[in-house]
Amino acid sequence: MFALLKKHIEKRVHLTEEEFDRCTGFFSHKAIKKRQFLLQEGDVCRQLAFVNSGCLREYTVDQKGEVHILQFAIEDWWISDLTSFLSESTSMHNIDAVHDSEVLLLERTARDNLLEIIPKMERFFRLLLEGNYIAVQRRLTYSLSASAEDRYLAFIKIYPALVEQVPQAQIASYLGITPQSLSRIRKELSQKR
Amino acid sequence: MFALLKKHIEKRVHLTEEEFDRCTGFFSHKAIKKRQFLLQEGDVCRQLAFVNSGCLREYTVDQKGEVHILQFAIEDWWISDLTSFLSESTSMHNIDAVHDSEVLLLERTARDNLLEIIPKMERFFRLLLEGNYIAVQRRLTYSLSASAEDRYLAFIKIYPALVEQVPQAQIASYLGITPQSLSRIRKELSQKR
DNA sequence: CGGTCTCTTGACGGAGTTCAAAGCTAGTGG
DNA sequence: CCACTAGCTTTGAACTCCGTCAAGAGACCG
Repeated sequence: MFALLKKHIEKRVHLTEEEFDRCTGFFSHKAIKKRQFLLQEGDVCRQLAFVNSGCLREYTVDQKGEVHILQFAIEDWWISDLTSFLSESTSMHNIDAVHDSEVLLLERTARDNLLEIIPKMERFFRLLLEGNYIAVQRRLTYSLSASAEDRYLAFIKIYPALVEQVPQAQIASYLGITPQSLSRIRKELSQKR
Repeated sequence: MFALLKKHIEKRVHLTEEEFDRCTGFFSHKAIKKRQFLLQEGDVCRQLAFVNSGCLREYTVDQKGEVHILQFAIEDWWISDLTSFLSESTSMHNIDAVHDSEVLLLERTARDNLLEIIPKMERFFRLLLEGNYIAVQRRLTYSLSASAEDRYLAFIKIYPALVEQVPQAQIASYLGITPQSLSRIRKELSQKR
């Protein structure tokens, strides 16, 4: 149950066997059915979720009722509304499962205790926040400068695993275009080869 | 010289007079002429800059040679490439002055020492990072969902002070549109009222 | 003054949207 | 095992927003 998490942490900070065992005590396991929510708009995001299997997404719904996907997370990734989690403010985002999934949850208080007991993990969470920041900023740069086709090409290059698992219409939402446009872009690309 | 910084910090954490005085010792003052660089692509961003007066901007240049402005900073704001600063990686961004400006610089090592001497400032810098993260994410959401007109309206609402100080072509770059489009949008808006 | 920088305006073109309809696929129940 | 439905993708035609290219109008500065 914690094998994936262990490898994930070890890539970033080195823990002893004993430290890692104490670490796992702070996590709780949860199964999430397709379409089930982990976070709903208006609530405060109180946990970080590490994905063991399946796929989740984070999205906003705008005034026109349109969905904009901000992030996907498959196994070995984290998902949460960091803005809400860190500042304990109500979230404007939703997180739900694209497929049946299993996650390990780390509550805010559990995280605080974890950081006190194993200060090495400070580094881990700093890296996590930085990684998120970098990803959002890269996406912003892309969405300002690149065409829909280029954004799609970048997407399948960076996240090949997602292309298989996520319905096309949701990838379109992530890219900021309509499902119809993405369908046409894919047609174009397949004809070029 | 430090009056603005003092008020700025006090809004977020409470320092004694003596703590604040020790704090200021870590900053260095610098005047920056219009178009002068504070950071150039390929360098590592080694400092956080607090703007005392003037205006600076952070931007990338894409493959086509086009400029995309990521952030402006006028007095009472910070500017730096946080991605590069935090991870000590080479930056893909440039920072230069839109007008003659005065900034207070806080080097990485100075910041580390400051945090050791005055741990209260940990909170301050965490809030700074969070604020940046929130701003980038809000911008991403906007650029995915809103029209150029709506993005411009949001811009002048959030940053009225910038509209006066920054050339229109640079605001267009920030919004991800051409100067011509922004000119037309402004014309439309003035006719509506 | 003349030169440079910035903003405006017009005509045209292209990328992506919208609306509508039809195909496809997988799951469900008779 | 087939028929039916629901969800997802594809396709077409008209339209819209924004970009591109080109030219002109102000404004500022030496």
